[in-house]
Amino acid sequence: MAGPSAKSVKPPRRAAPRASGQSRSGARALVKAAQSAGETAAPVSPPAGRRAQAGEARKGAILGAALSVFARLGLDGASIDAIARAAGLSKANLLYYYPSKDALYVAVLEQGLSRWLAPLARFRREEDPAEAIGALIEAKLAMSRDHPEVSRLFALEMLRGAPLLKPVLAGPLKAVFDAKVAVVQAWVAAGRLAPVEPPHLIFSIWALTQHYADFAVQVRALSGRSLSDKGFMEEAVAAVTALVLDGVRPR
Amino acid sequence: MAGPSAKSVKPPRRAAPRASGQSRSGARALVKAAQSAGETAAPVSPPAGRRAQAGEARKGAILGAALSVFARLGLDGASIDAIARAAGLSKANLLYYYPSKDALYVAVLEQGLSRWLAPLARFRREEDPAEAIGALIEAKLAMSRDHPEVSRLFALEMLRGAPLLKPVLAGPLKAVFDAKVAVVQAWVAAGRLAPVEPPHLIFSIWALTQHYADFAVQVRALSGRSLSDKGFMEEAVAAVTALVLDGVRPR
DNA sequence: TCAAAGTCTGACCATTTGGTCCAAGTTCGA
DNA sequence: TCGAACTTGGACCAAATGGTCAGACTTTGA
Repeated sequence: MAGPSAKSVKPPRRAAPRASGQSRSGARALVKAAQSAGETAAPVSPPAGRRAQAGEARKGAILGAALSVFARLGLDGASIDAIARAAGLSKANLLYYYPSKDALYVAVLEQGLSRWLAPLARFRREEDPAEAIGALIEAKLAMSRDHPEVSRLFALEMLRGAPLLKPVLAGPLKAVFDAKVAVVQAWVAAGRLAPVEPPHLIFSIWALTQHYADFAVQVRALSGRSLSDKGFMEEAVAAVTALVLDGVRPR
Repeated sequence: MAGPSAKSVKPPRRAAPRASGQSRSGARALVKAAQSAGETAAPVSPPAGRRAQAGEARKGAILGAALSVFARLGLDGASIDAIARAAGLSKANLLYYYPSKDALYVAVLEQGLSRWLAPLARFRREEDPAEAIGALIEAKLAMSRDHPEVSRLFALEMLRGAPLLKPVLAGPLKAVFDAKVAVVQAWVAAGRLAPVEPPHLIFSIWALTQHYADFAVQVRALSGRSLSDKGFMEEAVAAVTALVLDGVRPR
């Protein structure tokens, strides 16, 4: 870290195009993002002006670059400058859009949150358990294949002790989690599922699917393959689904 | 990063008590550590001299402090000074024992490697599959409870793309992995296990068990409990074992 | 007992880096 | 068309940090 104490909160001099994810109190913004994650996520009314549009695009590019850099180097390892270069603008210019590294980080986290939360949100009591679980596994595995950086970013944040995400975990995420626990509970009660501890089942599915993104290097080094190989993806879906549904003990 | 280009390789002026984990080419040292990981890990003949003993103790303390700091902040987030303070000595003094941050990081990784590798190494074809798997799960979960920092450090390293561990992954770890894949294969062929893709089974067990260490914050936030609660630990062992062996589909 | 070897510290240095500032464009609406 | 608002980048600043150095203090072994 460097520069004038990252803690000092000083209002920006000029009116920057403050968009969704920049509130200084990152936690609050994240909680809000998480809460609306289940919903269809209305695209925040895209402004019409040509200029505003370009600005929005620029911010998108920054966010994308930041995600990829943060996910690989972590908050500390990533430098604003590296992100700026990756996004194709100057450091000072990036700082015009996002007033600080932390703010950018929060924005990235915030953006990832909905994608990360979405699959579980689709869990419905009315569904067939096996199908619902299969769908969840496939969706999460697809996420691990298509947006591994999101998964990695969250893993990184967890490993740090989730200083920014903790309020989300304790609030909106716990709400979703509890709801889904209830769903699983109901399935078990109805005899539609073997007796399992619902929380552990959910943890297990997360662990199994995210592993392919977070430990992709290891998976690739040991098996020589990755989810981007179509065959391997199918194999993984099949293996995880079979494991969760039927286990490995022979009948 | 800072200071004179971390790349410049210059020999230390004085003879520092060079111990097991400091070779500049971290990769090589790590590979060696991994290879001897299966064995009983002979304690490298503890030197007798009172002085040498104290030195060894100091190094142990440094390694411990470094593990906990690195595991929480990552290589970039951790500062030598923070580690030194945690170990109870001055930065300059720490640098006397480990000539650079990277060297220290490698030493920590190296030390963790054997612990990380051990449980899988105990997999034997002659065992009963269910028992062997159960034992593996329990051992890994115990690791997640007793040494979560090791698991986290490795997770962090994987997320970075494993620049230092890649040779280990491709070499010694792959060797162990392949051997265990063969064991599982044999079990399946003998009908002692349902037909599974062995690599995915191993990945699954790792994922399931390490999750409780790497995502401990999340687990705690959502379930309110952690592996250090005896009851929760038992629950986790039971849940993961049941899942892997029998799945959740009702019979 | 005494010098050689080992251990430890505070001062110091150079680089990286988060962030600021200002002046020079650019775009937009009236 | 013109001024106000918005963008952009180069120079700059100060803190943090990895690492060095020379000298002081200890321990050890002959």
